[in-house]
Amino acid sequence: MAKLQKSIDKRNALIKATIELVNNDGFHAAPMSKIAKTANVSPATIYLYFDNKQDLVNKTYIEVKAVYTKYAFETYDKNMSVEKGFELIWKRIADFKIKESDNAMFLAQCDNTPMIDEPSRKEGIKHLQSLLDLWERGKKEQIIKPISDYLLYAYSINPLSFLMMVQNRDAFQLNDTHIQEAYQAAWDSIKL
Amino acid sequence: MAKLQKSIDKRNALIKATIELVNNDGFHAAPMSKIAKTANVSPATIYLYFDNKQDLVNKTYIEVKAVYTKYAFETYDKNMSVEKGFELIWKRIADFKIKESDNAMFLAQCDNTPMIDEPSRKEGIKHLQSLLDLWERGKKEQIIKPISDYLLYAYSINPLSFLMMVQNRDAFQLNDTHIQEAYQAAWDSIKL
DNA sequence: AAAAAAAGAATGAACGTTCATTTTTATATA
DNA sequence: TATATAAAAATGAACGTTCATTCTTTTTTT
Repeated sequence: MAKLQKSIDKRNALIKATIELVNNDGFHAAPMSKIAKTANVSPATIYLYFDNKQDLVNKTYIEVKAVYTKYAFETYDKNMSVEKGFELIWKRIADFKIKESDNAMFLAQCDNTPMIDEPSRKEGIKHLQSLLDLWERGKKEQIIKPISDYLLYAYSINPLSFLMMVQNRDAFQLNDTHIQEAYQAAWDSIKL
Repeated sequence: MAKLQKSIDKRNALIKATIELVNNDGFHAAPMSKIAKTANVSPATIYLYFDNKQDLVNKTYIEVKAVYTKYAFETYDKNMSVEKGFELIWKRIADFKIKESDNAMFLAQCDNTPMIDEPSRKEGIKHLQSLLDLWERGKKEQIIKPISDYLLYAYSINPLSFLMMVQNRDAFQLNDTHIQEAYQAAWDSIKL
């Protein structure tokens, strides 16, 4: 596959179509022909931009993950206090899951199925380094619990996935009070 | 599909094969022919027990969910204190995710993709009524926070999914200390 | 010997991917 | 600036394969 100068538009349309169709029907019901049609492109054109279906999905995943991370750390600054930094990042993540729910739903699906290959999965994790650094600092300053990063992640960040998923499937509507309560629960579970 | 008197064994083998293959490769890479072969059965035989592939997956989901719920509430008794009841249920769920990790992984995949149809999903949720009842009681007795059940679930039960998923993919090995820390974080996040 | 259960082979549809061709764009020449 | 030409980008149709499902026959059970 050669470098293409033109039509980043088409590539974007393909990524967008992939997210949309995988969200609606799942990987197994998102055929290349349908992805092409949704992106207003010939099936053959997909192969000018991606090696094959697996490659398309991998690259979509990595790209969405990058958008997610950028969004999450947008308002964060390394000089902030640990508590303030955590609050900002947490609330940005919540924001992302509400406002960019298509992207968030796609990530949730990728993170819970064998649909993405291991190298791409590893690539996607890298972006969270800033959060790990923050926790490291928090542990040093004895502000957050001296426990594994997995536990910290599980109890402070991951519940958001479930919360937002529920929002999409049920009548439960999230409002500012819910968000504040959820943030409080998150902080409570990791602070010393 | 008629009622079959015989060979519950074959049905079980099919359910087991479905779980195994979906776990390894995902729904999209678990063809009926492969499921049949894994279960040591002819492809045609599947259709004596299930209407079609969707039906097979739906019923597998409902069955695994039932096993999960039975396991979770095995040691629970309605006359226990709210705190003790919660601890028992929580630890049984953790136990299930460690000891029956195949079942747990399958459920995680089903709960995060459009692979299961909505009626079956609804069916699967019903089983958690006992937990909702416990929380109801906890709120009345002013022992746990007066917040939405979704939030309670997200912060106390759901993080376990992530934790166990990590265990399967990384070097991170769960031990009793982790479990105790995690339980404490769970209880901290919901108790008043 | 009849009925139920299971099997393997067969079927049409749908899939990912490639091929042969056309359309568009960029470059060179006058 | 206008025209010719080469390269790049994009296409629709076609390919071989694999899929879910069904059909016909065989085996097992009653």
